[in-house]
Amino acid sequence: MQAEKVTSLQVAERAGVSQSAVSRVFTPGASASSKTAEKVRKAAAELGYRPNMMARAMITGKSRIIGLVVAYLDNQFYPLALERLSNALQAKGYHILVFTANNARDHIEGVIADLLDYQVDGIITASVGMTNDLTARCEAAGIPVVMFNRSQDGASIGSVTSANIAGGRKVAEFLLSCGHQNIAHISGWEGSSTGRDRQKGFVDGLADAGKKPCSVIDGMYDRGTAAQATRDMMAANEKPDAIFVGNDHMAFAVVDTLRHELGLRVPEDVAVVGYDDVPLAAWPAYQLTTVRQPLSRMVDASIDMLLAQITQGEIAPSRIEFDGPLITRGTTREPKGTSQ
Amino acid sequence: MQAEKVTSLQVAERAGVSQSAVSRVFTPGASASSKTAEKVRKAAAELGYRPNMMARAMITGKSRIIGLVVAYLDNQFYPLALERLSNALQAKGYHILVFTANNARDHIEGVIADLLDYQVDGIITASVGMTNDLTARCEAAGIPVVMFNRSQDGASIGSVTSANIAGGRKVAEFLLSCGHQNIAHISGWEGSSTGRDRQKGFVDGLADAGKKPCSVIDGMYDRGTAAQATRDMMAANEKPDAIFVGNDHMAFAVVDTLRHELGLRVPEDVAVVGYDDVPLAAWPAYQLTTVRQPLSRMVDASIDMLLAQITQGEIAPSRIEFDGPLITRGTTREPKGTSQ
DNA sequence: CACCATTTTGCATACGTTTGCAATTTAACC
DNA sequence: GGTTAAATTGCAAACGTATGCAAAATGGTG
Repeated sequence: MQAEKVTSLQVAERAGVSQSAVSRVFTPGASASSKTAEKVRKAAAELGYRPNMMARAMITGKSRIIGLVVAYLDNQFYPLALERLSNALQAKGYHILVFTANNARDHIEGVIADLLDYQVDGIITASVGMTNDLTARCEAAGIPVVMFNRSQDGASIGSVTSANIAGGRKVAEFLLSCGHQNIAHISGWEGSSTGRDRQKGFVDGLADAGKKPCSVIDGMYDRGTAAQATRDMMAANEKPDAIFVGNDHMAFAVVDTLRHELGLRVPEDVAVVGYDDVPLAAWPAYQLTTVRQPLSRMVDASIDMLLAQITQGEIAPSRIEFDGPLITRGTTREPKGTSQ
Repeated sequence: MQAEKVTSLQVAERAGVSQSAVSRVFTPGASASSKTAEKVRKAAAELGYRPNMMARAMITGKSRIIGLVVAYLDNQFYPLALERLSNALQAKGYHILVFTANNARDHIEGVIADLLDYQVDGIITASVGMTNDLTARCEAAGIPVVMFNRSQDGASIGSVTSANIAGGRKVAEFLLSCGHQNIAHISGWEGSSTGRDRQKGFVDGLADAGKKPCSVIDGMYDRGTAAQATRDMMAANEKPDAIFVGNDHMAFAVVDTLRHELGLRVPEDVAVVGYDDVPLAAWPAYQLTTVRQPLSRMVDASIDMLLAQITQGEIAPSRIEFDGPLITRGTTREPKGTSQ
């Protein structure tokens, strides 16, 4: 019942060695003879000793904790990223301290303060808009930051994304190849690089064919907003026969609204394309055509980048993009030329 | 660029007071005159000082970190719980350190070791089977544990669940009232209390009406397993006309399999009931009838229980259950008597 | 055995805080 | 103003570990 703190000192005297010896046995890079190492390990096992991370963190300045700042977890993409990140980091002896930050400005301030208090070795942000001053503060504190699935224009800050511009373009080309005439876009939040880039690639892709989207509405990465956008689009004079949606999470809402509220057929009346390829997109209920974001590779790259900054010091943080394929499923029609 | 560590000592000399004074200003319960408090705050603000959590943790023995052990995040219920837990704890000055533990035994061992290393103040487990020896070790280390959405028979360990037995019974009574004759059950993992309890309540409920389930298969909380169970059931001699599934996550797979693979109508051919009421259950694509688990109340209760143990010391950990209503939606028929 | 190079070990200090204790200041009251 | 009680302050000792330095032990070689 009582918390019996067993320290390196107790282990030391039981093993008949100095406290330093115990420390060295439990420190990877240190030197200790196999004899003492064995004695120490034995004593430690008997007493149930484990080195205290807090004390270790204080002296080394490294907590082996990574702060993960995340806004919402209702989009399936992020919990899966979190799970993968945690697993991979855990394997390397790091752990994730979670900071939830609904994007309100002053709230973020408090999160940053907490982040610094905990002496995290590095920060990964996901689904959250890092403002410039915020990244500046982390930089001033010497804490490496990697933005996951988001990037930032001016700042010299690491980021890992998929090739969003190319992805948006792919969608445009595909929908054109299916023969669609009125193509609309419900974009990801335009305050996010991801949302902007996908939109840019998409609009550019249409422009290359001399066309432009019949309508563009910011869906704010929100189901309700996307559903309302769908209603508005289908109530307008020029109704779309295809909609590219900024991510899968919203795309599901769009499909739901089209099918169950407006009584339209997908893809016969309106085709829908998402972005992310979360598992739900492959479920029979949706069979959503979407651009796949290579989650595993994005996670691995994020961790590599962050850990490189942490351990190898000041490496110029880079901006990594992974190409993602378009996965065609049931919410779009066959391309015209390809129908065998 | 350089990590400028600013300590309480530096603040002290800039403010012209002792280091202890600085500490007291930043320690909630301590006494300091308003004059010095102001001087200290001013100096601290100018230097950008924030107390070092690690050092504080070492001396107080409290890290203000809660370890969250979680197995999988693909069931939407858990990410949402995580988000809620994190928000609520953050508001109280705690943070969540994530430990992912795929249920392999030796893997769990390592997780426990890590958990102790980090000096977490308390542990919340979710979606993971805590074995008895494991809880024993945490108890021996004096770390309070609360099991979220799971409980344990013998152990004196806190747990927060919904009233699973009552919930299972509700489903039985409801399906009977709809006139179903062959009712099957794809259970939650029978290694989990949650899975067992829901099954027990369900079977008991049927028994009260002199009936028994035509088939029971362990779905292991896994989509694939649940889908296969569905196929097996519908290929048997005695086919069910209603299936109670151990949680929503599997229920979606069951509905998908029935509709899109077996070409059956839900609920006309087979009715389906889930458990949890995750947001997806309410989406038009599924409209799943399910038993709601009151997430907010479960989260609040878990935190209250854990924090009570942490701050007020050794309070006998209790077992809390919240009643959850049956939410009837489109995957079940109207009850017989009630059809107006 | 003597000599040197190398490895291992212990000592002592430092990391940045909290907190008991005693000294000091402030407040309060007659 | 003097006396006493209360609040504030500084000093110094922890908390549990890592690590530079010098001493000691080890090993190899002539």
